[in-house]
Amino acid sequence: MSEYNPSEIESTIQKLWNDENRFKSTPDEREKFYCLSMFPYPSGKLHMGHVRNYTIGDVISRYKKMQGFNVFQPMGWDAFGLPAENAAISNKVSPAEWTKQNIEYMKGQLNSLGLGYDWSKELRTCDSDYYKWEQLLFKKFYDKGLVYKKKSMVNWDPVDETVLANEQVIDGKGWRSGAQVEIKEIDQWFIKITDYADELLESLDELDWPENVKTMQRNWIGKSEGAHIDFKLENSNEKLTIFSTRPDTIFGASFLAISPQHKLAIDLAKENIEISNFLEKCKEVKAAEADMAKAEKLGIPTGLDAIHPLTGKKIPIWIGNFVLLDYGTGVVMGVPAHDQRDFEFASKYNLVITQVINKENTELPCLEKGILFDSNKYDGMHSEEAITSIIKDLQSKELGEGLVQFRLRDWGISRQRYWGCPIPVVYKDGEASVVEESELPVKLPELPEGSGPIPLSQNEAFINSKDGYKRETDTFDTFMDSSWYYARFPSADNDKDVLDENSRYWLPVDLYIGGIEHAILHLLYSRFFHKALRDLDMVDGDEPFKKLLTQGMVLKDGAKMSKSKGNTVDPQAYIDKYGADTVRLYMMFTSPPEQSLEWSESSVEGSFRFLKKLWKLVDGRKLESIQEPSSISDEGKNLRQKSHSTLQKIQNDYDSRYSFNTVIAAIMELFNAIPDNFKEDSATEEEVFCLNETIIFILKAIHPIAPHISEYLWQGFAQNILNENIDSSWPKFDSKLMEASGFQLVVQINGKVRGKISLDKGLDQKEIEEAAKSIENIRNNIEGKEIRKVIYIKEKIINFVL
RNA sequence: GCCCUAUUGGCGGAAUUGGUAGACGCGCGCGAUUCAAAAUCGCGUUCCUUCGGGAGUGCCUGUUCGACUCAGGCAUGGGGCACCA
Repeated sequence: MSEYNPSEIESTIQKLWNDENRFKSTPDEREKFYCLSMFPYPSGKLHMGHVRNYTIGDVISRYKKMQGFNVFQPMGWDAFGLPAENAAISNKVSPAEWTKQNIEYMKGQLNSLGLGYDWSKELRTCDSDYYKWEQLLFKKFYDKGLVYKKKSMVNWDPVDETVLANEQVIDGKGWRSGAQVEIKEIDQWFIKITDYADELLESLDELDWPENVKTMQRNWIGKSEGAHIDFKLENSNEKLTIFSTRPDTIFGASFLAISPQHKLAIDLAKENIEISNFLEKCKEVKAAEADMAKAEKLGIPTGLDAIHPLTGKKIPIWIGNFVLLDYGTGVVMGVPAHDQRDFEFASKYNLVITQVINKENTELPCLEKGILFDSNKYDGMHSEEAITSIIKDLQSKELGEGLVQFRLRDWGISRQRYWGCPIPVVYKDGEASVVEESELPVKLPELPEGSGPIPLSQNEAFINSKDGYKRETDTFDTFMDSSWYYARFPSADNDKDVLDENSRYWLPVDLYIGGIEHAILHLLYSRFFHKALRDLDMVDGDEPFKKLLTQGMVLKDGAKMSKSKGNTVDPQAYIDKYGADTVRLYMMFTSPPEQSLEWSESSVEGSFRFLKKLWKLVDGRKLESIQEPSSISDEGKNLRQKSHSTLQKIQNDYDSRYSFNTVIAAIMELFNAIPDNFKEDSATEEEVFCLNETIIFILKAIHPIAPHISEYLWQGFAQNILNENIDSSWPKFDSKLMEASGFQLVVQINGKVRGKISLDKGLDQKEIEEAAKSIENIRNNIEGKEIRKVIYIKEKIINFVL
């Protein structure tokens, strides 16, 4: 008998796993389970969020393995990105070197947590072994028409000096730097994610994902059904096309508004100083006012009129700062009576307000859909009917068409950074072409020792390709790297093929675990990649991640742990002090995975205490036989009843609920239920049998969560008799043993608990009623009153309604 | 403004299909052990109480024999989206 010494046990067991290659996975006949946790950015060291994320993944992986699944759990590094460049500048170490050192340290940390990864499939996005395939995929997307280049207004982050995707602009500020984003025009590469907008929206329904994540994606994709409607300009052959979701309100249209960035506005500004001044003013407001929705509505008349396509009346054309160029057509029809925003604008500039829709069964105009009036032949129609009818009529006159509009824009992937994957494109005479497959990878040039990052645009040797070609100097958005790594993992050690038969075998990911902060960006891009890869016949299935688990934040003093708040807790200190098993146990015990977790030192102590108790019970004990004795005492039967029913509960909690906190609570309860005399030397043979069975269940049940101590104890306790590793199988519960001989009846009067009584099973309802009435408190309550009804739930509750 | 989500003891949380609210753990209190402390073990721990009981899951209504659980309304916290036509 010895003290529980976690660091010694954990390194012994980790060495064993390593020597045995315990977590190396290859395809076989078993049902497969691909469990993936979002790979980390190698920022330096693990934080608590990582520890929680990876422990959850490891617990599920180990449990699934014990259940007989062929489990694949890989790990890698999202290794390109800006922090490496910043570190390079401040530490005088190259981004490559900085990243490599961080990976080495963090890999050691992951191993010290006892995470069962198949390191033979490790990948790093900054390795050319990885990104050459990314460049190939870019080429395949290009050949398929999914990639294009255009000059466009971009979100420019002046601090990070790079372009940001719309998804990376939060409240008008850069998602990483927090700097006010400027609008700038640059040549950019784009991926046509919008080609898949409909499918990205539709197939959300089939996914076993948290509803809030699916809703966020739906909102982001933002599908609206409506129509394009043409308005001819007066005295001209030109026309303006508007987009509206409410063609039924068209008879209320009293003006058109165009975006300040619309071509017509820019043309007018060339000749009109007032308009020119107005456009300048709009730019200033846009840059200054982060919250666009609260910005004041500004407008200026163009002096031009449009002809209403159905009434033939003249309506004025305005420039309005609230009209977005890149949504719809950059032109809207103003219907002040039935749109809040149009109303504000019309009120301010004294524009005509015409009501054409009444709320159903009333004479009251409304913003919502209703019944049309003053709308010629459409009078009396309901909005829905009118929309269909008006679109049909416009279509036949070639004045418009019904269509679907998305909020989602194409994905701008060019970044003006050094530490990223070079975009494999070369130029000659201004003509762009994608680098041939045989020429890949286009390697990121190495930097001189101790050098900070040098942008590719300043690297002459890199720019000048052969035959007078010039290289593209932008690198990919790092979200490109992380959009397909899940598919590469199974093929990560294949340098001949990007996605081989292993990827076909393991995909899709059965369970993907990570933070909610990736609900839109990363998860949407990955879904797009998977669909595009499917259409290239490189993967099977429509979706990459079958089930998604979003783990909650780790909090300290009620706030998210973050460097800026100064409330971080270094997990390493706790691993060193208590061991990985205690940290894992604590993390899983203190909150369900999806909820936030409040870090508490004293509670960590509590988890440690339990492992010490477990150690004390099992260490030095040896299983001599698993032969079931011929007779077992009532006390023994009670323990077995508890053991077997607890095992069933645990299985259910692991399987269908990912409710690890209740798994642990149940294990502790079972542990507490062991009678003291069963543990003593004087215990009888049958008592020892029942105890041993309980120990086996406890070790097995806690193994996914605290794998080191359980495996170590297992070796000493049972391995010589049961002759298998602890994770080779999951024990079976016997439902026959789970039945108790008696039960406790709860007695209610008018639905309130008024008494309890222990009874034997098998009594009929009359006997139960009599027994219940014999309780003193019940008798007193019933006396002199009429029992109107008796409700009896078998062997649970009896309720007397008086 | 719209959408999602949460609200249960001093604290983290449990109650899985409407059927004993507070499992399990932390903390706290008392006791054992110890010269003492740490560690460990035992008992207690929702609130009120005249010790018979009574009340209680953010608030208000309702459905039901019975509501943390279902329905309608409201409040507060967290998250997402937002001149999206």
